[in-house]
Amino acid sequence: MKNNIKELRNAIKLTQGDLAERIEVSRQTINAIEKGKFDPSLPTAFRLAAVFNCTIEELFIYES
Amino acid sequence: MKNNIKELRNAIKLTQGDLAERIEVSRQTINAIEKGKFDPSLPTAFRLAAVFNCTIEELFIYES
DNA sequence: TTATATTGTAAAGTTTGCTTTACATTCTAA
DNA sequence: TTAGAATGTAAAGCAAACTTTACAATATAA
Repeated sequence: MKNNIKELRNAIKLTQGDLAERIEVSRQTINAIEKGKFDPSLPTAFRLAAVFNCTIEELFIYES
Repeated sequence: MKNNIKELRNAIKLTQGDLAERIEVSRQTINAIEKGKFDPSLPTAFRLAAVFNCTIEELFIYES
């Protein structure tokens, strides 16, 4: 699953570390999600969408 | 995290087994999600929303 | 009432999301 | 150009999502 986190994060000038702190995950988790190494859990996806003030559907691109 | 799966599933007259087949998870997984035993993965949440023709935000109620 | 469908639940095992620690690489500003 | 900030990545370990098998409980229909 792809996502727009890196772009949106840069748009509001947050580092991976900042974002990690905000949603209470590790910096490595943010890095891994941005790089597509794994998908976030549903709660983590909700918190990410909240930071960027968008929907989960806007943030993640699901491909069956 | 709570959800409206059971209601929406009954509304379109699907059994837990039917729904499980449709999104390619086990029946026990559907049961566990409906009963709130655990949250689905993000891909599973996307597939569920697709079945009910709604958004993830409409299907799941996130409480911080 | 009885058969059958549906739902609930349990145990054991696999995979994946996430952590911590640690270090290497790439930016960016002085 | 060099220091420090930001990012990338790896390994070991834990917890949660999900599987299969199996059986018990509850609906529903004949």
